Amino acid sequence: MSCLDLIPCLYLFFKEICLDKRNGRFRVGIIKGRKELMAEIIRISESPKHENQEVTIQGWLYNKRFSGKVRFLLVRDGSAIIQCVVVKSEVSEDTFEKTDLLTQESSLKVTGVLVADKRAPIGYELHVKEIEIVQIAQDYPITPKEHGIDFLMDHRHLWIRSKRQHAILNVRHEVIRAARDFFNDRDFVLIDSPIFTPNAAEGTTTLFQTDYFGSPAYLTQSGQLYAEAACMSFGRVYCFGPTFRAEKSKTRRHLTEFWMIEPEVAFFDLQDDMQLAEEFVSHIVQTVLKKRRAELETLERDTSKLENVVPPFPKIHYNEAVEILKKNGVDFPYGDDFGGADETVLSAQFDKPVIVHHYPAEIKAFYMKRDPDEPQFALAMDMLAPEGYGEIIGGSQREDDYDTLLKRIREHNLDEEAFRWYLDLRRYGSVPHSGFGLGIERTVAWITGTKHVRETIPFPRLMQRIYP
RNA sequence: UCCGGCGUAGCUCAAUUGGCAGAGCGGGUGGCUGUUAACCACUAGGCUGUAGGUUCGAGUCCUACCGCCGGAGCCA
Repeated sequence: MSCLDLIPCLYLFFKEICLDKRNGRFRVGIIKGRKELMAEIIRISESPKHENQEVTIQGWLYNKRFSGKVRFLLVRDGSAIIQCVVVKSEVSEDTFEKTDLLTQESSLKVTGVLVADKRAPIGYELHVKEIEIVQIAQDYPITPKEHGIDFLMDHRHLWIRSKRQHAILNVRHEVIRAARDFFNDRDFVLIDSPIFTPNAAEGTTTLFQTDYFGSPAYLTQSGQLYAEAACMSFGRVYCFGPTFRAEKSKTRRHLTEFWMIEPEVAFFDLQDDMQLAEEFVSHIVQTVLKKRRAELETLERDTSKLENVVPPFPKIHYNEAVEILKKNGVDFPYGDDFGGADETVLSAQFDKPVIVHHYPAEIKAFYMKRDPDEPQFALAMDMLAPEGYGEIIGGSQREDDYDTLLKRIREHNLDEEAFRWYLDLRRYGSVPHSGFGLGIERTVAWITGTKHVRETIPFPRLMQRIYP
């Protein structure tokens, strides 16, 4: 505990609330003044450390319930929600009347004594002595009742205050922190790739075009090619940033703007790449299980399905995957890529994420190296999350031979000149190297058990939505 | 882009065969000393997405358009 925490007196502005009888609305005015607050300001999550102490919490009214002369204020401060009990006989008339004025999401400061109580969800209640109203919220739109998805998305800026959304975004934060820690602890260097790119990298997906001082530029669809360049400088690198796809996809697995973390490692082959991927995903899941139990409970996630996400993951050849589909009665044309329904059938066979490798080279990107022993297959791998959450990782060993890569670029009718720098990487000390990209939103959707990825990013960008 | 579904109060939804447009929540007023989406009583609140059409009469049937939702393709 720092000395600053112990400074007992704080100067604060306080505000006076007046009821305007003519229009029935509350008027909030600031009165210049000082108020001595004897209690220490704490976060609600720190309650156990302050049992039976007088403290002040600062936050917003989540909900309130009345029972005559006893009133219950549910106050949230971002760290947790605590029930504040206001008993008429124990507070001033002024303080008790303030509970009448408080509406949902009004901002306030509450001072009282923290008392352990078995009935309380977090184990503690605040027995109120004093209330300071910061601002009265008028007609908060998201009421404690059901709402439709369109209404909630229109109010996404407020919806993120709700319990479930709050829990999902906390898990997202933990996923990102665990992902960064994983690479940082393994001596990877963070080298971010540019957002503006001069050309369509893979030539397959539809990109967002912008005007870059009179020339066309595109928002990146992947940081991988630049990560490959950085990899030849640092040995092991990762990039982490937003990526953009202009495809008119309308499914629960797609956003137009999403976040991807992409490691790239020199002297790694496909086997090394798959091993890194399974250790990486396992680390993320186990970290969330350890640090975000409360959130997973709020989300009613069946954590038993996450507990066994530890290496090794099942790894199957494309041919084996096709066999599994056939065995399950799926009429699958050999040589195609798997659709959403196919992925669900495949992942249902295993209780962990499954890695499918050696996809037909024709359906994969130009930069993927082909297996020398069976050249019809690319040294590619995808990781499919369990429970039908789809592909969370796509990766491969990269083509490291100059002539072969040039040939592929020409086969795919890509702009040779635009890839001059990329080809340079194969002219000056080319080495085998591999990497992959993990989609943050799909990973969070899987771990939290959220059906649609739009709830796993703070402000989703979808084909039909760019507000708020 | 294609296939399917839905647009009714601030929100979530009802409305029988085409026959007076309703409820819960939220808002307002009052009551209640342990509430857990509190409860009880009263109260205000409507261009039924838009434009046409059929009909004595349309929230309901028909046509077009707009918006949204779900799925497909593409992908992480």
